[in-house]
Amino acid sequence: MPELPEVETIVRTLAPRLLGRHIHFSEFLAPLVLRYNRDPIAERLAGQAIRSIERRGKFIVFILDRGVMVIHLGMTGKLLFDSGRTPYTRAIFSCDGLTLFYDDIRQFGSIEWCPDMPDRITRLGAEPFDITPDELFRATRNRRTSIKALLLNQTAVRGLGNIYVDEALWRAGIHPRRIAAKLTYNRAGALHKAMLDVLTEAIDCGGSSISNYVDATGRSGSFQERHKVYGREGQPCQRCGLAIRRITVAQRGTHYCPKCQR
DNA sequence: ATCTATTCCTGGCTGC
DNA sequence: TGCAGCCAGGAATAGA
Repeated sequence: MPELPEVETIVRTLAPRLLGRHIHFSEFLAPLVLRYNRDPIAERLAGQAIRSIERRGKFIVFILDRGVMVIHLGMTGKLLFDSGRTPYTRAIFSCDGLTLFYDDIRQFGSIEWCPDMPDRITRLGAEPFDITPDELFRATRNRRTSIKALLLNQTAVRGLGNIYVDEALWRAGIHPRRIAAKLTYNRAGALHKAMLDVLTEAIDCGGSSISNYVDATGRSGSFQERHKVYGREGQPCQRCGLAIRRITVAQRGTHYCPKCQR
């Protein structure tokens, strides 16, 4: 389940190997991966140089000579160099002798080509590393939904998913069902710090390897070893010792400490 | 406008 | 042991 730290790690392994190369051939083996755009993507990509590769939230954006290619890895998407075709290979890119395979078991991921940056990218909220504590606080005003739902929906900040929302809320001592508009200025500041800390540490660890996540060179991450709540139902909270509880918030499995998070 | 519920998909797990 | 049935979840979409 690639979230911001995993996607950042993948982009960092992609960029040095692909920048300046040309996509001289691409092949799409599953129609579902192209569901968001009817453009003949293989034609559009043919011969184009990769000028830069950027992360926007959980999206990977390839800036090309003409237009952009936007990849979202969904739940189980992987980009792998020279891994060979598997039953789950959904797309293949040949780039001046280097082959990039896009594998995705559950097919929640997507690939599209667009002449300009598509709306679903430009509409996203701020990068966590760009937003200020004050801006985060203001983004919670008048929002009647839970803080967890707000962080998941990518409109205030982009890139957090189920794992890092749970981890950030634990660090900030905020209950996942707390109404966003009820956060005090100080609590929002604590959340801002917790979010940056957990993302920074996770990137340093190469992400969390759940569901066999690996980067483009096949390396696993190790941040799952440092999770405080995610996947730790029933285990003691490392701050107070009480058992971590699992509930449902915003239709998502949610892990928290009933004592530390009010 | 804002929020909630549903949908997509399939390997792996649970329980009978 | 075998198998039906359920579960996980990001984001688009429909509905309230």
